[in-house]
Amino acid sequence: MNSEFTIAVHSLVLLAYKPDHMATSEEIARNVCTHPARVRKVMSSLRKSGYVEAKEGTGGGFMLSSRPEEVTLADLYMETSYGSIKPTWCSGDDSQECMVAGNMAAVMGAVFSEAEAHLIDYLRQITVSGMLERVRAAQAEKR
Amino acid sequence: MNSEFTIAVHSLVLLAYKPDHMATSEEIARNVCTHPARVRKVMSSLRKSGYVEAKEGTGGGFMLSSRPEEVTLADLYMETSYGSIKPTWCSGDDSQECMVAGNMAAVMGAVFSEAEAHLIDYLRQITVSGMLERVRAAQAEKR
DNA sequence: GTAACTGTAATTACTATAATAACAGTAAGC
DNA sequence: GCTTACTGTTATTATAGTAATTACAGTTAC
Repeated sequence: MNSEFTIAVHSLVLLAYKPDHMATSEEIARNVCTHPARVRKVMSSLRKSGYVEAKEGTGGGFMLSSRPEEVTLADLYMETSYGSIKPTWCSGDDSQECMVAGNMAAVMGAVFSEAEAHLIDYLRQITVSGMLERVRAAQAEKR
Repeated sequence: MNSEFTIAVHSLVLLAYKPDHMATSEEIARNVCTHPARVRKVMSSLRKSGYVEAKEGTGGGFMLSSRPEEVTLADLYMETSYGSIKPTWCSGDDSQECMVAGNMAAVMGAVFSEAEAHLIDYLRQITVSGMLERVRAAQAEKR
């Protein structure tokens, strides 16, 4: 799985955590431990689907434009990584006469597709604010 | 996800399909469309957990040593790809003072871990012989 | 008009994956 | 016992996917 999903989740949780719900790509990148350009790429995609707003120019940055209790990890997965649990490498060869070789790619494709549907169902149960609560709980555990 | 899982599934389905439940690594590799050495590596691992037997020397090869109705895709996933849905890249940094940065890696780790548990539950419902039936059904669809 | 931002594309570096080659070990059949 | 046909395993190389970096055009605040 592509790590843009992780970056999207982390970024939104950070925005939800900050009192003004706002941060620049540089600030987010430092928190996430990646490059600002990568954060802008991911956030730019989330902006197009309305989860955040971007403000250009001095004093600009990204801000939440959705309620953290309503955005689920399934939403973010769909946006950043849909289709990524299926490996690119594919078994079999449709041109072979053997029934197994000729149909395995399609059958495995269906298996991965249904597996992803289950994954999305699970991710739908977790919201951005839920993630923030988990972070708080993890922090409390540390003591 | 690593494609060794796909190779394992395809190989066992092929063995279940063949009347004598036996094939050499070269024969399997041709069917799966990969290199015989790769097949041997995957099968060698399945041998250690008892799903297949290997016979060295002339006339040798791999043969099923388990009942196709009893081996599930979860078994094969565990053997070949356990842990692979979590990306290697990891967000955050435990040494940062920010609560979000300091705990995100652990929280995301737990999310991926539970997601994998759900995936395994789903794969447990699908057996090798079930896969063979799906292949037959896909073949019938082609007409 | 300058400084501080985002948007986006292009390039480079790195890492994971898959293919290939090589050879030791083993069993069958002559 | 020698040859042939296999597996077992490791090392090397090629390819592809992922992430970092650079660069610069566009936008807004002051």
